[in-house]
Parts: sequence; structure tokens; C-alpha cells
Amino acid sequence: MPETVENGLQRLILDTARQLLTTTGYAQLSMRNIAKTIGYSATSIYLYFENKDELVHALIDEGVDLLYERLVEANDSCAVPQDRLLAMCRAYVSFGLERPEYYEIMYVLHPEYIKRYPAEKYRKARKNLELIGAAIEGGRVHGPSADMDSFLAANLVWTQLHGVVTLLSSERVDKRIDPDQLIEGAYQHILRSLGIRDLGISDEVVEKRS
Amino acid sequence: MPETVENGLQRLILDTARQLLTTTGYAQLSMRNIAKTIGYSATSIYLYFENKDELVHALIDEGVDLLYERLVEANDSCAVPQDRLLAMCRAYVSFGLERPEYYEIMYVLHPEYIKRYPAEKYRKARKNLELIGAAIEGGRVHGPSADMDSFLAANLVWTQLHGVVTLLSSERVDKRIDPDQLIEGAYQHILRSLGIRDLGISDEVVEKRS
Amino acid sequence: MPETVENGLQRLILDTARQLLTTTGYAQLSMRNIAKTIGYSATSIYLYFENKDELVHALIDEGVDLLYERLVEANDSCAVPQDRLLAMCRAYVSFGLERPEYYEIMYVLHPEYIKRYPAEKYRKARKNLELIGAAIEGGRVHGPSADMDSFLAANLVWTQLHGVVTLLSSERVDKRIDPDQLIEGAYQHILRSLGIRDLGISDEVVEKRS
Amino acid sequence: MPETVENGLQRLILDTARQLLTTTGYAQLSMRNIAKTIGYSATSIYLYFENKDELVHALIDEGVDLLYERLVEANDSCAVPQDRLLAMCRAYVSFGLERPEYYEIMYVLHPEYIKRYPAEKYRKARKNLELIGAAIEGGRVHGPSADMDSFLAANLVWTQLHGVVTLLSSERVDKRIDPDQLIEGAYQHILRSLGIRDLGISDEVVEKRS
DNA sequence: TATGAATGAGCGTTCATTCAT
DNA sequence: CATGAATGAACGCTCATTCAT
Repeated sequence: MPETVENGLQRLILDTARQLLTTTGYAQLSMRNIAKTIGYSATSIYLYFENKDELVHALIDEGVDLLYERLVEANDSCAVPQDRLLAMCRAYVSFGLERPEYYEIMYVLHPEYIKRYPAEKYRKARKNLELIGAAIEGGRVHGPSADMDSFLAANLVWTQLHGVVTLLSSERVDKRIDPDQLIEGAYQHILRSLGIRDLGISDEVVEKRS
Repeated sequence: MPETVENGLQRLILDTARQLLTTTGYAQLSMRNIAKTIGYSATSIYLYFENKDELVHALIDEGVDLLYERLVEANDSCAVPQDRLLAMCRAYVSFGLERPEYYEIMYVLHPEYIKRYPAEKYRKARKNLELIGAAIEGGRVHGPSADMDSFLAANLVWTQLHGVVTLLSSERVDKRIDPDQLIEGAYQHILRSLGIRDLGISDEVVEKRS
Repeated sequence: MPETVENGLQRLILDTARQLLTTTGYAQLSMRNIAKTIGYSATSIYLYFENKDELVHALIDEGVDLLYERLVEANDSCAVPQDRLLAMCRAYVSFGLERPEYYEIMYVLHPEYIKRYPAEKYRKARKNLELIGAAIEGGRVHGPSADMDSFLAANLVWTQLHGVVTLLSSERVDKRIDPDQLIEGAYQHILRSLGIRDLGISDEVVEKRS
Repeated sequence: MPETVENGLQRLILDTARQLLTTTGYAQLSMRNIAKTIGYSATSIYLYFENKDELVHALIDEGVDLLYERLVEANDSCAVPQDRLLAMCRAYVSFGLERPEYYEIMYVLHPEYIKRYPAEKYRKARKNLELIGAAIEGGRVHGPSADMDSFLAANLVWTQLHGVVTLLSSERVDKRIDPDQLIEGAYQHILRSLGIRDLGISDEVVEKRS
């Protein structure tokens, strides 16, 4: 993890916090725990973050940025607009499953914490959803949901993806279910209900690009 | 009331715990808080629950039972099999939104907690999903997902509904979105992608496409 | 100290708190310090006092009551109204010097703490001053301050006594000054300026009583 | 400005400390708070003061000097010796009420702190009282307390003034009492009991009594 | 002259839990 | 059936202070 190297203790604190989130959950994320893990005194953390809220908000920021990057990247990697939504869904889900600690604080944590999150940053976070909305707008051909405005549609896509991510990463999905099948199923589910061209076709495009 | 014997204080404890979950959130659910609220000593709670885990597990049990009841009721209320899935989706969502305290401990709490949940009880919880699976099986007419096994399909439905419930009740959905529209949209989303007879007007369109 | 015996831990906590106030001052009065001193865990204190404020308020209450007792006693011990004021001054000063810990939290501590003091109890505390006011009213014959209302006069007496008590017990008075001379001087100061018969005369009365 | 060399930061630190004392009280006076307020690092304060005690002692010094200045000024402003005491009382009280931050650390803080105050500086502080003593000596005409030595008398005056200042600035005096009336009453109280020419009308009455 | 990095001690408080009765 | 008494561990946080640079 190259992140831990360059930026000194602040970086280490954030990374450790993330790690603790993953392994033990938010309830166990304490200043003291972080300190103990990195071998510093708890006081030292306050040199880099004014308080616990700020630390968590910094994590949220990073998560928002990272997801944004991934979505933009997914968007840019698609020559054909019709493929964009799928690519972005993939980006969203892989972000959620690969970075469950970010995902938890961004989208699962009790709102009590999120409400203290500065409004200005909130706006930035909302961009991620708008990116999905734009992909829907662009990818849409026609079909049953043509009358549905794309913002609502984006939220529908979001709920589906969110459900997949959270239930999978909280290990609540039955082990007999193949996660990949569930995920791919969700994509089909989404594309079909939006009236976008199905997976089969876009496959070619994907192959053309790589 | 199945299983819930008339046990006076035990009942009171569970109800108070739920109430505290609703009003103050899981983080504030403490033995002493429950005790203070009901006017008994904290020690008394230990007469009915070995520890906090057991108390929470008991709540989860109740939640599972209650959801099961509602799903069965929804199932039974439909003469036509094709309507069943929709009815059960409605039951699931309304349970999640009306009983957020149950829903949180059942499906949102960090896995660390759930891992301590006895496997035996886990099996019972799974029944709820199988009920949805059966509804899908029964309701399915034909369509693109006919080849998808119904358990996977049930999980897909579940993820969609779970996403709607959690994002709505954690107040993360943009206020410009009408919750009811989102919910109804999700139902359409589900039914359409399963190839089940759709709601109202969109029917024709679906038929035109396939 | 018989106080420490009968009423168990609560009594012990209060007494220890007082002792700490005397020896180390309010700044060092901490729950943990009390606990360490009495050999109990800090948690135990919370069994008897909801928080530090309540503990301090309880001390204030005791102080107010104790001073009240002493003033009433002084009042009752005087057959002749003219002697009352002096007796009560003596009672006030000896309370302040013998119980400097009570006096500190009652009358010296930064108002920040006193503001949290419940209004209802405040009223009770004010009675002490009214007692002095009544003594002035009763003891007054005539003289230069006949036109001064007795409430203002009581406050003037109070400030004089307060000054003596605080400067003496904070050891700010030069050691070459004999405390008793200062105290007696203050009484004369007070009586004379109120136009009440001087010490000389009332001495007889005192002797008659004893 | 005597003694207070133009020392830039040192000056800034002291002023900020005073300001913090005024706005937030002694309990909130911390090195880090001062540092934050002036925009320097906490470490920098230690370049000018060995520790917090020294900083507070420096403030006390300043307070002592300032009060001294005011008393001297009051003394010099009176052509007639008989007016001096009153002028100095006014100076003392106005210092106490206008500069509560100085007054608190000089005369209210728990002795534990003052004990660390270097003896040498203590002597200087004593001069202030001697100034009052001299004013009494000079102003005295005759009267009942002619036999009281003037140092004791000065301390009596001091206790009265101290009582007025502290009870007023700790907002313990009943709101129905007009502060100015209390203060002026205290002056009369003092002058009369010292047998010094009184204020206005009451003169005759005093003479009639003696 | 000034700082950044770091800390040990302490604060008030809450927590789940135990044990004797 | 219910409690009172008690606790060790933990929490977020602030403090004065040190030390190398």
C-alpha cells in the first residue's frame, strides 16, 4: 500500500482507521484503538485531526473522491454511450466490495454522523449519483422507462447497487449464492428495466476496446 | 403472538429496547438505558437475558418472525399467483420502513454482531427469502429471466428492496425524490425484469418489446 | 468526624470532596481523585451522584444548611435583639474560617459553576442573607444609617464579613496582623457604622447568658 | 509602562492570557489556548515563560503594578489629606471591577497557586496596602478608632473593599441591589468607622453621637 | 526566534457485567 | 423475582511539557 508511505502519520492514521473499520466495524473505531494500532499515543492523533468527527469526515472525503474517480474513469473508458451505465455500475459495485470500509462510512453509517458532515462536501458527494444519472440519460435508447426522469432512474439503479453491495459485504447473502452471479444479475436487472441494450451486444464493444 | 409468552418484564425490556433503538439508535442502546427507562435495575435485565448479545438476538428473532408473518399474510391475501410477488414486496418494504428498529438490527448492523447470532436461528431467517423465491416461482410467466433459478432471483429482488429501504430510512435519498415514487419504481423494476405481468399501462410496451 | 460513619459511601464521598477542596482547592477536585482517596473506583461515585455538578451542588446544599443552622442558633441564643447582629456575624465568620471548603464552593467559586445551581436551592441560600438583614432591622436603634434600607445594610455587612473570611482563609492577610484582631475590628466596624450599640455594652449581656 | 519592555510576543502572550481570563475564566486559561489565539505554536510561549506558573506570576506582577499606579495616582490627585482615603478606595474598587482578570489572579485564586509566588514579589504587592495605611494615617482626624494602628485599619478597609469587589464581580449580589449604592455605602461605612470626615449630611449625626 | 512532533497524565463519563443478598 | 453495590475497561478529549531542529 503505497499510500502509507509518503504522507507520514496522517496517512497512517487514516489507513489504520480504514483497516479497523473493515475488521472490527465502526463501533470499535476509537481514537485509542487507532493509536494503539499504530504505536502512537492517542494524543498524537489530535495533531492531525481536530476530533473524531473530522477524522471520519476525512475518510468520507477520500471515499467520495475515490468513487468519483472510479466512476469518471468508467465513464471515459466507454466509447459508446450505451455501455457507460454498465461500466459505471461495475465501478460502483467493485468500489463498494473492494473498499467496504469507505462504503460503510459513506452509505451505511447511522445518519447521526452524516448530519454533522459539512454541507459543502455533501454537494460533492452528490455528484457521484449525478454521474450515474447522466449515464442513464446518455445510454437510454427508448423503451418503457422513457417517461421516467433520469434522476429517479438513477436513484433506482443506486438502490439496487446499494442493496447488492451492502448485503454482500455484510455477509448476509446465502453462501449458496455466487456473488458474481448476483452482481451480474443485478446489472441485467438494471439494464433491462431501463430499456437499455442488453449485455450481449455491449460485449463486443468491450472486446473491441481491449 | 407466537412464541412470545406473556412474560411481563421480559416483554417490557424488549419493547423498551426497540423503542430506544428507534429514538436514539443502536449506539445508545445500553442495558442501563433500558433499565432506567423501565424503572427497573440494570441487574434485572440479566434475569431475562444472559447478556446484551442475547437481548439483541431476541429482538432479531422477533423481527424475523414479524416479517415472516407479514410475508405470509401478503402471500395469502392474493388469489392470483401473479400478484403475490408484488404484495410481498410491499409487505417487505412497509415492514422495513415502519419498523426501522427491527430492520436495522436484522439487516444493517455490522456483521461482527451477526456472527455471534446462533446458526440455528439463521436458518429460520432464511425462510423469509424462500418465501419470496416461491412467489417468484409461482408468479413467473415467461420472459428473459426464465432461466434464472428462483433463489437467485429472490436474492436479486431482495437486494433491490433492501437498497430502497435502507437508503430511504437512513435519509440518504435526495429530498427531491418522492419516496413513494421510488418505491413504486422499484416494484416495476422488479416485476419487469422478472418478466412478470407488469403494472398498468406499461404492460403493452413490455409486450411490444419482447 | 462522626459524619463519615453513619451514612455510608455517599457521606464518605462528600467528606472526601470537602477535604480535597480544603487541601488542594477546587481545581484538583476530580471524581478520580475522590475515588482514589476513598479507595473506590471512580465509577462508584456515580452510584451516588449523577455527575460532578450534582456532587458539588450537594456540597453547596450542605454548606447552606450548615450556615443557616449556625445563624439561626446565633439568633436564638440572644435574648436582646441588639446583640443578635454581632452574634450572627460571629457565626458567619467562624463558619467561613472553620469550613473553608464549604465557603469556597458557596461564595468563592467562579459563577460558571453556580449558574448551574438549581434556582429553587438558590432561594434557600438567600435566606441566610435575609437572616442577617432581619438582625440588622431588629438591632437597629437609630443613627446615621436609619435611612438606609436594611437589605442594603445587610449586603454591606455581608461584603465586610466576606472580605475578612476570604482574605484570611486564602492566607493573603499579612502574618503580622492578628486574625482575631482583624475579625473583632470588622465587627466593631460593622456595628459602629450601623449605629448599633457598641461592643462594650453587649459584653455584659454575653456574660449574663453564659 | 514601567518594566514592561517592548517585547513583542511576550506582551502579546500576556495580553491574550488576560483576555482569556476575562472571557473564559481561569479554568480555561491554557498554554494551548493562548497559543491558538495568538496564532503561534504552544512551544513558543515557553521561550518567554518557563511554565504556566511563571506566566501567571507575571500577570500578577502586572496587576500589582497597575493597582499601585492607580493608588498612587489617586493619592496624588488629592490636595487635602482627608480626601485621600476615599479617592484610593475608589481607585481600588474600580480597578477590581474594571480589571477582574487581574483581580482574580491577584486576590481570588486558591492559595495553592499563590504559595508558589516568589516571596520577593510578595513584598512588592504589600506596598499597595501600605499605601492605604498611609492614607488612613494622614486622613484621620479623631474618633473611636484612633487607638487602632493604621496597618490593621488598612486591612479592615481592604477586607471591606475586597468583599464588595468579589461579591459584585462574581454576580452574587442580589440584582435588586444597585451596585453603585453598595459601593458608595461601603465607602461611607469605611470613612465613618475610621472617624474620618464623612460624606455629606451624615456628618452632623456622627458628631451628635460621639 | 520559532516550531513540529510527540507524549503521559488526567478529565468526566458510560459501558456491560458480577456478586452477594 | 429483583436489587444495591461495585468495578475494570473504555471513550473522546485537554493539559502542560519536552525535545530535536
